[in-house]
Amino acid sequence: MSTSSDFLKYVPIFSELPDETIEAISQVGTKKYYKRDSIVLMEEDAGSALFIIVDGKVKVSRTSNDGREVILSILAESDFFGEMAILDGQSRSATVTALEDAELFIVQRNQFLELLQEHPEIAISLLQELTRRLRGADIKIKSLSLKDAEGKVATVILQLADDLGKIKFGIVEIEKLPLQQDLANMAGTSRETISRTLHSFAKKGLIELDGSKLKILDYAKFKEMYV
Amino acid sequence: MSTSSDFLKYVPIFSELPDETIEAISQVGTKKYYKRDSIVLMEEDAGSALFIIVDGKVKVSRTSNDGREVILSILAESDFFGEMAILDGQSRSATVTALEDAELFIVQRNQFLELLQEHPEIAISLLQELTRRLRGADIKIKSLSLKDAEGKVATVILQLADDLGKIKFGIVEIEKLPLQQDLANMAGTSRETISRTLHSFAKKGLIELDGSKLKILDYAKFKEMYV
DNA sequence: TTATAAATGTGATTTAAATCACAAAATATA
DNA sequence: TATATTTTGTGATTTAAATCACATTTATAA
Repeated sequence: MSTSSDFLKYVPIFSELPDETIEAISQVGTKKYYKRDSIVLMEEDAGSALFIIVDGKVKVSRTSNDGREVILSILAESDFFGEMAILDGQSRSATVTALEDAELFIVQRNQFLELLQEHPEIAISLLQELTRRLRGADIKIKSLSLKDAEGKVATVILQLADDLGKIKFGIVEIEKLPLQQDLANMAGTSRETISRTLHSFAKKGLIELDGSKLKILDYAKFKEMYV
Repeated sequence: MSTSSDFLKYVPIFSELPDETIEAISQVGTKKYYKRDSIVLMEEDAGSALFIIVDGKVKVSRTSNDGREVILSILAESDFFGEMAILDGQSRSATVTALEDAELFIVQRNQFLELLQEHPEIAISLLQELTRRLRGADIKIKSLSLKDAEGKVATVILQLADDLGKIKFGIVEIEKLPLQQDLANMAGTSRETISRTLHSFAKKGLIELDGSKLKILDYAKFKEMYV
């Protein structure tokens, strides 16, 4: 039987739970809709809740005083965010913006902490997910510290491929590549460098560009080259 | 009464546990000594265990093909590492090296997982610690992406102050500042830039340098300026 | 202590990538 | 469909910081 709480089964930290618990969780949270470009939560915000993406994409970013932005990650269906403020009680450190119209499922802090108490297995998968994110962050730090512009762009493409890419006949395809300015804000380079580098990759036969579609023609090779 | 397992009380993820449990943990692990510059664990290593620093300092780093290094963090007494490979089963992604002669307490993977099962509160404080590290990583990514060399050096000094600094009369003091080359590998800049920038900070009256001692004369102001 | 090696300070030069500037293309909107 | 707006492509110029080069200082070992 399929119910409206099905989306929770695909959330890694909940997927191991029995159906009744999933159903129970679906009762303690609420759905909310966000229009493209609207801000889901702001740096420095006090409140805290866990947000699960039912549909749509969001970007998690930090902004400098002079308005320049780093995009820390792009999250999609069945990803979650907001757990950091819940877990350590610190105020939010990043801003989350809807990249397209999005539907989010929101569980308030206390409810989530209760869940964590009653189902220690949630804590374990949460630990796994945070570990995954920490590994990703370490890779990013290495890329930003040691690589030239080309390498940084490659790192971002690989990150997007892992997070949003779909594999078709061995070719990894990113359906809706973010705008060049957003790619620049992910890579820590300029918009112009993104443009030039993507075309250079295409000329070398590493990727194929078609509008906002990007195909990595040989994922293993590409990874090997730029890891 | 003071016992030889006292050091475990100061490890954040164990500090809440009853004395008997702490004593029990001290039985399941072993102490091991590492000489300065010796490698505690290597990128790509298979095995996994949790390492707790009883005494000494280590650096956690990643290295590029051409031998250049990023230092992800410097850890000291009562810090721990090695949890990532335990939690997600992936192979190690970083190398850990002793910066000075060090004494480590080692708990094997299975033992640690058992502890986690029996004491869910360990999982909670582990979640808090990973969150703290993730916040730190995000700050680093922002710094590397958006700041100029001066800002990057400031970020590293602030990170060191938080991790190893001691407050004396409102002045934050870093006793043994890492070598300039290590600072460079932490900041993602060159050794020469570290030298020039530190002297520039000193000239501006922001810090005081005395051998390998560094004092941040007005921590709040310094943070404000470079956050 | 003296010799040797490692680490630091600081100018001069080079270089990768940012910025500037604007045309062309693609998307959104009237 | 036409018009406005956003996004992209690409040369030319500037610039911040890396690299080079070497003297000086500090630490380590003989």
